[in-house]
Amino acid sequence: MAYPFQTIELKWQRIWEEHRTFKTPNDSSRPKLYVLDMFPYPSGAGLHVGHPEGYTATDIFSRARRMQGFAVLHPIGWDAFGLPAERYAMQTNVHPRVTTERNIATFRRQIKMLGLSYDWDREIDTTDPSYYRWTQWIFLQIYNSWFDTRVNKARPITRLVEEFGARGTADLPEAEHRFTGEEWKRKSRKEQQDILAGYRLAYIAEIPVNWCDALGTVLANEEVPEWTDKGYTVERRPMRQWMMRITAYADRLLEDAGELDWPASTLEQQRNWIGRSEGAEIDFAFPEGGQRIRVFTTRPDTLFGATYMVLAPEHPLVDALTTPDRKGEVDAYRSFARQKSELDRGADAEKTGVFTGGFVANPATGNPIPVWIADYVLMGYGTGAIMAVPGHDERDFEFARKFGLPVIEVVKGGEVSNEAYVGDGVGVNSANPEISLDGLQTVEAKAVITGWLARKGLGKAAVQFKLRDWLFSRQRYWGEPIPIVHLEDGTMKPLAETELPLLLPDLKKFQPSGTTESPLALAADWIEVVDQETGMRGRRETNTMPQWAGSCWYYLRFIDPTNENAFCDPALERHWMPVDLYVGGAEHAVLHLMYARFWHKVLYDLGHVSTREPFLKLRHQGIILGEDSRKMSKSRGNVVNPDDVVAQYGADSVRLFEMFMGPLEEMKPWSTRGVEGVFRFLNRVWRLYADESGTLDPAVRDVPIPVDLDQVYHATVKKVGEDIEALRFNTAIAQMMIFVNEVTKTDLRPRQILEPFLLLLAPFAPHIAEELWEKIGHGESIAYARWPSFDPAKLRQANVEIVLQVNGKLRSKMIVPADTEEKDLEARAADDPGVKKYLEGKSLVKAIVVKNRLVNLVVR
RNA sequence: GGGUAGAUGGCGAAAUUGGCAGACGCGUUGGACUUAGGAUCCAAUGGAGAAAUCCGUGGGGGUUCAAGUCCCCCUCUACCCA
Repeated sequence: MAYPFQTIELKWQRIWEEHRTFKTPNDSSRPKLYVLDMFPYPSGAGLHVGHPEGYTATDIFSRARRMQGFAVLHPIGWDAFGLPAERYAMQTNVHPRVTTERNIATFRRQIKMLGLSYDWDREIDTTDPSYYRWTQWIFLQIYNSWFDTRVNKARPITRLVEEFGARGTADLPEAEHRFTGEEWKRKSRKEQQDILAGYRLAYIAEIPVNWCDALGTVLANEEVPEWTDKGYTVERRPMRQWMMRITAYADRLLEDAGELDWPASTLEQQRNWIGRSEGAEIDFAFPEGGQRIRVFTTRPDTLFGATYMVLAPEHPLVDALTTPDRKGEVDAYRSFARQKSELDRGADAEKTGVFTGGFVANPATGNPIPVWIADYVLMGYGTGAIMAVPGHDERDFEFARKFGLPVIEVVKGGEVSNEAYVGDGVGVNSANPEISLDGLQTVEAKAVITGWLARKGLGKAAVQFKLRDWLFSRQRYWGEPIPIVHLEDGTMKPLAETELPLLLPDLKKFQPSGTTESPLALAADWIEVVDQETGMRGRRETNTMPQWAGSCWYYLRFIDPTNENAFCDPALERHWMPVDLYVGGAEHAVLHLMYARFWHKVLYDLGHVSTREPFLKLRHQGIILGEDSRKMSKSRGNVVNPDDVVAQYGADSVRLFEMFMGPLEEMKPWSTRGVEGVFRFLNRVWRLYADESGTLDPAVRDVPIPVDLDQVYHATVKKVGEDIEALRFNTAIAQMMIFVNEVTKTDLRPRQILEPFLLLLAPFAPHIAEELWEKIGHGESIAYARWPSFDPAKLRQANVEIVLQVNGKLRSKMIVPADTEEKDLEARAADDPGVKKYLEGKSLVKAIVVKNRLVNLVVR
């Protein structure tokens, strides 16, 4: 007979719920601990066995910490905006709200079924207006801020307006448009807004995006392959889009990563994503003068070898450069390039490009060099233009070869007639009447040429990031409306805080707008507004926010989920932040974690949060594969449904097995046999305490504990405690199994150790632990019972086994009292019959003795 | 192509950081109990060998009394980026 897990689990889940057992404590006398899971997107498919892995890990950690005296904040919620509900609405006309609520109900039921110790009073849903009101509020905070490079932080845009009014751009050396305070005041509202847009952290820009006409939306780069595989056409087209100036934070995102306890691979990925590189910006002038084209290069030392220039097909100066006879070809190439995704363009395919007919002057040599357009240069990268140095860049070399462009060697070290030499070396062929790089090492040459360019006003040292501003708008219905009104005079007006939340309108029919706008464009009543202040007519922004927005700050809302006056009370924020442990999938290593860090830093700069970083310690759970060791998928039919497993073996077994499979962060296959194994373990535990009728076995009472058993008990307390701390749940469970095996072997049931053993088990298998805890005579939940301590003295064994080696090979073993002295050990080893026969006729060269461990006799 | 993490029995995995390789679990085999066993309990279980013993942590070198662990080279796998 299996132990009655169904009854037990329902019973305790009900008790926890009724007693609000896991309500976050208010008292500040206990140390705080904020343990967070990446909240799920409640999909229609319900929970997947991959979800409980991370959730169980944080749950065990939280439960153990509560027992160890911490005040734990452990919440859960729903990241519920997203495309699937909207696509479903288009097919069925069922409102995404309805679908979302249904899916959330399923997820909630399944998560509760696993006995996870969340504080359900803090449940949040990103699609709830009382939540997205604050997402919109944060958007406005960002919109109304600019990044002041002088202090390296965000400041309110009103400060900038004041500064412009007083001094113009006098103190802003990097300003693109320069003006005095007086000139500023004379500018129209529209002119002023356009200038400010160049500073705001959220702004609209015309950028090339991946537009899918059939879907009626832009797609993120990483989403493109998914849809093109399904036969959709995605094209590059410039569109007006909301952007977030995350690039302003590139350096800080890089620097502050140093203080994070995160997986090295995740930090590395973020570093690569930011992609900081040092080099120079160099201006190449049109032959007639006037216009200049700016390039960025990490190899300014190769400037003398720049034999041609390549612009991205979308570069704004292409038209100005293109000669009439080349126009047809250039236009054709541009439309060809537009069909390719950015991913394809970056790929190592055959190089393509066309000559524009135009020339620019190489600033070092003064020689005119031809200007080409080619899709291997991306507009979003750097300046959208490169100086091509075929002698020392592989892609440029390939391109030059294909189109017969000249190759000049300017750095010694390779054979540039065969292939590009990209290494460092000594400069050659690099001199003009004013300057020479010949004979200089690369590092030195870079400095010299950069200095010369700067003096001549032709360039300057510059840092370039691969990171690009965040494309923030989506042409979707089911997302947070962007709280901005476009007025008839062409200016924009953000909603006032008091006007939030800006609710999504109800739509009669869910369908694409038929234009490049979101379905919101069809909500005529909602779109049209009249500005109270100016009387101007206006139109609401029809773009919505991306799914990332809601997850960028949810960890803050959990701290104070029902606050109607602030996104989070500042005192509570100071108390609970930062998140002490954050667990979630590695697939979010870059985007979610980078975006959330960015928003957090903006909020920090504006004084809304107290920590520089949101997530102190991060761990990823590994992917759970199907029983066939392949990725679980419906089409493979290897998906495991947690409902089925819980029904058959109970939640405690699911929890235990997910943790027992192997290290948390590793990828590992599901195994039904494995679940049975831990289920058997729980049954053995049950039988240790309960007799056939399910009542406490009378054998469980105070009896003398054999020394060996006591030693195992103390070792178990030690190991389980340490392993939970380090999130090594698999070995903690193994140790508990050892303990149970040892107790089972004897007929004794010493209450003095069986009782505290339940405390160790409780974080892992809380239902059975509660039930047995009650049987053993406790009226209170085990959830806050004190974590047991171990006695180091009892860990020591009286006798230890010593390994005896001769020349490093195991030859014998012996049992000696613990802490037998080295000399003694050596003597006894030499006397051991198993060792003796290997010593005969040999002379002892050396004896290695490790106390309590081994003796190795080296003989010859 | 670059980065990161890996590679240990039939399978999932352990190994106090240089000290008995394979803990714990699964599976398998044998036994006990049973009308029955897909329950439970006991025992065995890396490979070869009758045994002594030998071989064994992806492959090859090296350091060391001692290497899964440290160093060098190579192969393969997964994830991320191009």
